[in-house]
Amino acid sequence: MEQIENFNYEELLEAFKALLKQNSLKFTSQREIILQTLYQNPHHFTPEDLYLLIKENHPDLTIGITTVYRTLNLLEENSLVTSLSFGINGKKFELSNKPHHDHLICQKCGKIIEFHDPKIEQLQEKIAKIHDFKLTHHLMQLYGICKKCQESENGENS
Amino acid sequence: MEQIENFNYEELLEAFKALLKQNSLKFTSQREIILQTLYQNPHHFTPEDLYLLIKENHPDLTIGITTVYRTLNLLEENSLVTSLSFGINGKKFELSNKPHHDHLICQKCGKIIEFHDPKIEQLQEKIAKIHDFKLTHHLMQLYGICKKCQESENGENS
DNA sequence: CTGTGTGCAAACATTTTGCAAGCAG
DNA sequence: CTGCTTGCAAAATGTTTGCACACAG
Repeated sequence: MEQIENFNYEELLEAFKALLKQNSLKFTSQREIILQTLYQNPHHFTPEDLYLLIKENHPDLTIGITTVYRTLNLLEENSLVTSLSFGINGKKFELSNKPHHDHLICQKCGKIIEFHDPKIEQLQEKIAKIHDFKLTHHLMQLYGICKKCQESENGENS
Repeated sequence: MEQIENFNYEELLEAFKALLKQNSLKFTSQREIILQTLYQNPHHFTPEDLYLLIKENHPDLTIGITTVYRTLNLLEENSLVTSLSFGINGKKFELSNKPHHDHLICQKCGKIIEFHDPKIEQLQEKIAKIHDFKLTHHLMQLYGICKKCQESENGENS
């Protein structure tokens, strides 16, 4: 499994353009801004988050949420973004050009923390070996309540 | 895939009844059938899957999908079922009465091996602690190719 | 120029809510 | 009896599609 290394925006953009060319698709300003925005904000976005952020940062650009959906799907099909479904608040997207990591998710506020633990990965390999599996990838999501939400749980009484 | 069942239905049903009583809620046949169906079919259900299955197996019972949603939410809030989001479109639910385990999944033949590794769980707790999270549960799925499929990959040329 | 891309509105899909009647406790 | 529960219909969300015009290549 070849994990695309941390690239800079130029490289990412080139990859995107190459992808478009390969499929006889066109490079448009909407598509560029979507990619750029994903790059500049390394968070997890719902399509709507992304749409609103773009509208805010680029008041000049006309863009519809339809285009955001279509572009995210295009990017996902081509593995430039990854989508995760965290029970809370729908499906979220992030650029896949980051090094591998897993997620810690707050079930109350939806906050997401990324982490990476080489020891866990080692143990996963070991388990795979025991069962004679050749691992390709994995999915690990830890669900819980973040500090803030724990505090507000104690503090509030409705 | 062996199904681990160390709760029997009676216990589960009692837990459910206790829960209802505690909240001054009522024990209805719809709620019972939903729980029973989840118990008898240890798969992952979308609300609609479950609704259709119940309609099929209990043609006499009137039930609406609304009730399925409401009951699943009730069960989830009280940790009797867990919801997982696998890929596209759909939150899926399963009973949480199985002992905790994770999955090793063969991407070729679909074989699923359940495993449990206390060391990994420890490390997960540690990560949660670092980020001040109180863990509720987690999802870990390792994807790979099982021994048989690795062998047949070598042997066969389609 | 050609054919893809876009925004808009409408269509879909999924989940939640308001309501009047039904039933558990 | 009381008031929670139910199914239905309608509403609220979230996502996709049809279409005519815009524009990249």
